[in-house]
Amino acid sequence: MALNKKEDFSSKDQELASFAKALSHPARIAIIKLLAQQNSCICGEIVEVLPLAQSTVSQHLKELQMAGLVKGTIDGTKSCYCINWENLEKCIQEFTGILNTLDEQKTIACC
Amino acid sequence: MALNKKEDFSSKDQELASFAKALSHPARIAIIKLLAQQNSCICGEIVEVLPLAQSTVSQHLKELQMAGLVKGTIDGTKSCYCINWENLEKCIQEFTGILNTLDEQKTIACC
DNA sequence: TTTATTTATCGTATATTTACGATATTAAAT
DNA sequence: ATTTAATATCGTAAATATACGATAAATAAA
Repeated sequence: MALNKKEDFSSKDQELASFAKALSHPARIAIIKLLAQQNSCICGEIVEVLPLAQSTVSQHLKELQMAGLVKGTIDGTKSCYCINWENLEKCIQEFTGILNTLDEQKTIACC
Repeated sequence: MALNKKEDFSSKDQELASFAKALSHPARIAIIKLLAQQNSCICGEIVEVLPLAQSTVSQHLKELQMAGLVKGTIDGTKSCYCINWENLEKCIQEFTGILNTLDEQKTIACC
């Protein structure tokens, strides 16, 4: 069991779910906020701030990167992560888009 | 291992992550869309539309309900699920809020 | 060249999620 | 009273996610 049925849904729904999934852990929310608030890229500083081991933070960063919400560049021994604004904006638009259009139909709800 | 570290993050971040998690599966995105688009509450019709077994759909509905995005009422042998607009709006606001304020800081990104 | 620093990856343990069939429950229909 | 219908829950299997320590890899500093 536990067959992968996700591909049976529309690619739009899959994409939305995938963005949501990237944001579905408080550590990743915190990382996104940190990267955006900082005036410069952050690397090992994230590890200092978060209550997680270095390897775990690295894992979360990789997930954000694979979801396309963050991009990383190597700078000497250090790694520099930044928000991928192009994709984050797409994410924002898709979410606000779907949620707002749903919100317009609010009056019809029955219970 | 696999200790639960989620509680070490701010309650705001936890709440956001929890909303995101509820939307992190395409089946639940599809259910939310269905419930909003339909002029009346849907119950077993969701099962007809989704490529999943009845028990699996029921499980997803329960998750949406526990996340507060959906509410259900019993109507005879049938169950009626509706969007919980109060909470969905809160969810919308939190997401657009955080994402838009992040977006305002876009110019400072370095890579 | 050796050592220290930084980060990614590997291996691994545990927890959670996803999915289904089978069954229980409840109300309607016969 | 029995049967049918609709849905929730239970049990369970498999997949994923979460977390860490240990280690590898690559550059910088000594």
